[in-house]
Amino acid sequence: MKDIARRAGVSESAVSFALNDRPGVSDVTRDRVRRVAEQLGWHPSTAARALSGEGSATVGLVVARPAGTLGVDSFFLQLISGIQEVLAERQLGLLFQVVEDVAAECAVYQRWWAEHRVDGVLVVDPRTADPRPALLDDLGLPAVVTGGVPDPDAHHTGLSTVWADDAGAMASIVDHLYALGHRRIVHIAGLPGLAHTERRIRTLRAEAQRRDLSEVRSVTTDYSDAQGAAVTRRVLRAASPPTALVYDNDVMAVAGVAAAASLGFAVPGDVSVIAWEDSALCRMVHPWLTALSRDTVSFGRTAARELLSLLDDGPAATVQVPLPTLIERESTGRVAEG
Amino acid sequence: MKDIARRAGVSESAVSFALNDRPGVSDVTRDRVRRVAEQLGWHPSTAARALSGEGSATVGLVVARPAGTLGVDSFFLQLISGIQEVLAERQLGLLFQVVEDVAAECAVYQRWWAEHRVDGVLVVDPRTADPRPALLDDLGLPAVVTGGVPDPDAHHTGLSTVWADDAGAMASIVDHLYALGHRRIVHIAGLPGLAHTERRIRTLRAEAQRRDLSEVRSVTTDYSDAQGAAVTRRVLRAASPPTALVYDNDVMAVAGVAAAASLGFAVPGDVSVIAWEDSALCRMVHPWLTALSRDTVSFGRTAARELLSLLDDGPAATVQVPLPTLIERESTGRVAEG
DNA sequence: GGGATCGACTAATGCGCTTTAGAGTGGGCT
DNA sequence: AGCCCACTCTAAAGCGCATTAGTCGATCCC
Repeated sequence: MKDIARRAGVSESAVSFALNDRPGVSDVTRDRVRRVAEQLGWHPSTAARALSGEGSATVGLVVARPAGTLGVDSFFLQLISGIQEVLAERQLGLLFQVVEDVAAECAVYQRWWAEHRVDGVLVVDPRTADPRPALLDDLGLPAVVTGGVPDPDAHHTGLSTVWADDAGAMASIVDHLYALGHRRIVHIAGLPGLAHTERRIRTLRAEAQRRDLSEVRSVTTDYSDAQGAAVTRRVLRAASPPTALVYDNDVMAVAGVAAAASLGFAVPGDVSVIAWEDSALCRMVHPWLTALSRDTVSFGRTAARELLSLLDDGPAATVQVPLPTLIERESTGRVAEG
Repeated sequence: MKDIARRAGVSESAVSFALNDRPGVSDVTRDRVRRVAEQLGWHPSTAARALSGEGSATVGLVVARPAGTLGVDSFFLQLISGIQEVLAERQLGLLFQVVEDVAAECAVYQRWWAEHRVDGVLVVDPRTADPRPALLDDLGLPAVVTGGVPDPDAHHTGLSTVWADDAGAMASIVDHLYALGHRRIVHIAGLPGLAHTERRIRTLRAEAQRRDLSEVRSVTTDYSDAQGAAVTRRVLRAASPPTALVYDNDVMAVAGVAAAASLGFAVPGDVSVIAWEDSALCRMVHPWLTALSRDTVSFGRTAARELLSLLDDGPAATVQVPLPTLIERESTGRVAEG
């Protein structure tokens, strides 16, 4: 910057004003400074900038999932793609970290904030009895919680929430299956303790009660194909096996179909299958899977936008993304007679 | 830090010495300062630290792949997991960015380095005629190229390379298939222009020539299930279809099996299938896929270690990771008679 | 006992930028 | 003419840390 000042024949402050679109410098000088800067290939040192109070120009994302369960589904990379797209517009960086558990995640937030490493964070996988919102609120670290259900009780000011209507989606699935004649449904859910898992389970139970269905239940898993297959085998071997299976992700659904086939169950002849989360996977198996499709990339974009708004001292908001739609393919059908 | 100095009754410099394990302060004082620091929950501001010449304590990773092709396979998240594991030991951050193409990637490197945002970068997906090594070398930005083949010609000092022996792996695949009687092989490769894609193709050709096999060839794709399926259909419909298919990733292999089945080809009865890259996917379809398994997480760890060593002013190295092993499952078999 | 030496510590400077206070200049107004 | 203001620019301070030079007192050795 000193170089620029010298070459443009002005003071350093003038350069700063010119480059940051601040008043206090004439247009001709501004242009001249800009040209020199470009010519020199100058970029502001984020370190220096951060030091003088401007923020670090990066946002953080930490995901706490056991090592194995991360790579399985494509959810995260898509989410990140969406986030990036928005952050890139402002040249914000994304600091990424994967940790073992929520405690470690909290530690990372504290450290990052203390180190002035990030200006805000995106929180994923909200949980029941989640310590993170309170922590972030205490720290005063701007954050948007994505994928959660808005917590009506403790409203943490300063936290935005982006959420999908899992309850509505589950209701639409039950509607669909009920209309096809299904009365015995098993929901192979994801990780227990995750807010959306619990919400889906609760909604399923409520919908079942409303229709007086007694043989409807949820089983939690770790999202892995192994558990998806294992649970499928177990429930299909029962005395009165379900006629429909709802899987909380695509990977388990695919594994489940394979497991069902190995037990001699035809899909959708003997048992219907729905995957919560659509992806290429769902069209790579036979039969093609009926799936709940949501736009994860756009989800990431929305979350990032909310965070940006928060960083601009915008108000904390609670925004809901569109209801996912059920794509009917070949894995669901009318329940067999008798 | 001022607070610490005051509370510990020493000067700021003493605090700095104490906290950074530098000489010039007695053990008792060091302990006292440390206790106070901990008590105050102090963490050094990375900004300030970076500003005074210490580096930014973060490494960068940018991947340039068209939006869609990212989330498909689990490769990247596994790689990142491995990288993180090593970086976490030193509390280094990972700055992550996805861009459209290599040009944009280069721009990001320039910017990051100019902004002092990163101390080094990990480069993935090396290409033929790759502009990145030269650029990084020019900039003086420490980097390790992962997944490439060491370039014998232009040896860029300062760049480390971590590579897998794709040639050896391809040779072992051909060995295996040849022993089973296969003479007509099609290799459904990945993105053209990627160094390892080209290397696999060249090796396949060489191996074929060595055995005097004329009906062996490669077809490049974008790694997507769609193209995997399309190419599979095309080659199987030919007059004298191949008896073995080698796919450059798991996703295409699975899609290919489905495509083959839809054309009435039994696997492995009519055509054998090998997936380059093992994952849960390979055990989710029937028949289970024979696959080339490598430890991607460990690959990431190795790459990160090399970068760390580079940041410690270690020598640039070229390290090779273990040869991937062929896991024989159900999708390969002896070629049918006549 | 006095100078040399060493250990423990402090003062002061600089990293690259933003920002506040202030200096200088010209033009419009009465 | 005199005054005030708007405008363009400069000087200087400060962000939080690392580091270099320097201070002070104690120990050591001839």
